[in-house]
Amino acid sequence: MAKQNVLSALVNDGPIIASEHRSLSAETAEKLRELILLEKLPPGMHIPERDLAEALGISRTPMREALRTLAIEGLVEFTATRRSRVANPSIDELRDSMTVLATLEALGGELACTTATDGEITAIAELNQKMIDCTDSFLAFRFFKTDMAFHSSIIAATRNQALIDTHQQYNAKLWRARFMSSKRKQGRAKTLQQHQDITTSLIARNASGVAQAMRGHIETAIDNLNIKQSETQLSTPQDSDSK
Amino acid sequence: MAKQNVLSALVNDGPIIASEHRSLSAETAEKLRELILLEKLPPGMHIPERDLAEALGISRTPMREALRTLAIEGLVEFTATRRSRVANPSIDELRDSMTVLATLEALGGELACTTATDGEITAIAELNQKMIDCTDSFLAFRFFKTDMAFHSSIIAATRNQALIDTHQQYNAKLWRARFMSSKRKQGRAKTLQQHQDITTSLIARNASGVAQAMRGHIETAIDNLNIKQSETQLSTPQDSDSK
DNA sequence: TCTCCAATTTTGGTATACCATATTCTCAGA
DNA sequence: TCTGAGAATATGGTATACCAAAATTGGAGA
Repeated sequence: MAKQNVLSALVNDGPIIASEHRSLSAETAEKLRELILLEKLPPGMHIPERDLAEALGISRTPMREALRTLAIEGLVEFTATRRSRVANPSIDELRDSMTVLATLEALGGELACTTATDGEITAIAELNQKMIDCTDSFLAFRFFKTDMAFHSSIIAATRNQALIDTHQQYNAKLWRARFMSSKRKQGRAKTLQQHQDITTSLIARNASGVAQAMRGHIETAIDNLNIKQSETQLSTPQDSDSK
Repeated sequence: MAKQNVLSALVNDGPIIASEHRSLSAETAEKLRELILLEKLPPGMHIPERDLAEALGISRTPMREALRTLAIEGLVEFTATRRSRVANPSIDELRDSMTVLATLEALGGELACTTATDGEITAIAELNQKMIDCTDSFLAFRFFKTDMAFHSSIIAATRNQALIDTHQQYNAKLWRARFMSSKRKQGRAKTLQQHQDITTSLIARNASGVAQAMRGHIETAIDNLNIKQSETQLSTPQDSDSK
């Protein structure tokens, strides 16, 4: 069938296999996350669980569990009749999520000021430096990944597992949006300055300072998102299913 | 078998049936939430999916999906060998979650100041009044439910779906803990005063005021939790499985 | 040519069977 | 009586079959 060929072409790294510690459904969820974030499965695309499961070389059961996991994370959504599709959040929804993320990160920065070890703060400062170093370069993706690591490290330093989990969830949901925001080169200088502010406050263990800097930083990301949208009209067809 | 009898006795309201709009697994998740929150399924208890599914009159498939949903919500957790059990969070974990909840509610109050309609604020104020009215009464449960409605109404008024969803998740996870905290009658006066402060600031649409009042309110709940623990040593056996 | 209804196909929901591993039980040997 | 190995059992993971509902298609009638 044509559709199955299309799907197979997307995921030809061989079948998913369960590892020592992770079940097939967990592996599948991981794989789907990757496919969605890299837009191999574009926003709005229908996901027929039968076909995609076959393309990945597994049965429907673990595929269904993976889809359910991703649905809770917000990467997949269900239609009124329970058909699953890749989430295609509107700018408004992204803004809502980013608003929550900003609060979570501000809390993280605040808490980290008292919980982080000196070693952890040093490591965070090094990530900050690493970003400065690869600004000029054309390695946008590396720049972005370091950016993400910077933020996650701060959250991890809080040792608040609930915060870490929820933050991770929002990260997954907003990954694409933040990546697009990050591609706005004009914003880089500002980003770096804000990271510097965050780092400085963190080193000084100035809780309210970190929180405020963090909030401002994410708000800038929201602004970038808005600008990016008006610049290049985000290609967000309601249903990019290829029939 | 003995174990099945034990389980059957817990859930004898007849079998779960799928409603018009919700699948069996969704209904099952709802039922499990109820059983867990009412401690029919006590913290730490193992949940053999086969037996519990049979007790509820369904097959393992929807039961598994329901368990997975609850696991993400934090009401169920898995052992190293994937056996599911009712979550039995430590005080530290509860405190971590409450800390995040405090931030979410503070954000909610802040946002609601600009997004809430006058009607919504009136409704919230009425819930506040309703709590005052049933303080004296012995209806602790009703008092508590109104309390929860008060908080949820504020979050709902933000119209930030991400915030609403995440808040709902934390509510489910912390329901038991908040209920226990709420049973501390000595804290009621303080609770009511704080609710009054929140309501007043909300009516004045004083964002920072609401946020601050909300933060203080949840912090009090955390304190109550700590006190409650030292008063009556929380009965939290690691495994209350009845064999 | 358009509309609408019925047949067909697709799709998700659920039950069930089978398998591998984890857990528990039992009994021989010290 | 205690210990440990192996048998028996319990349990979760996966595949598959079947069903009902949704979506699609095709053709009859206007």
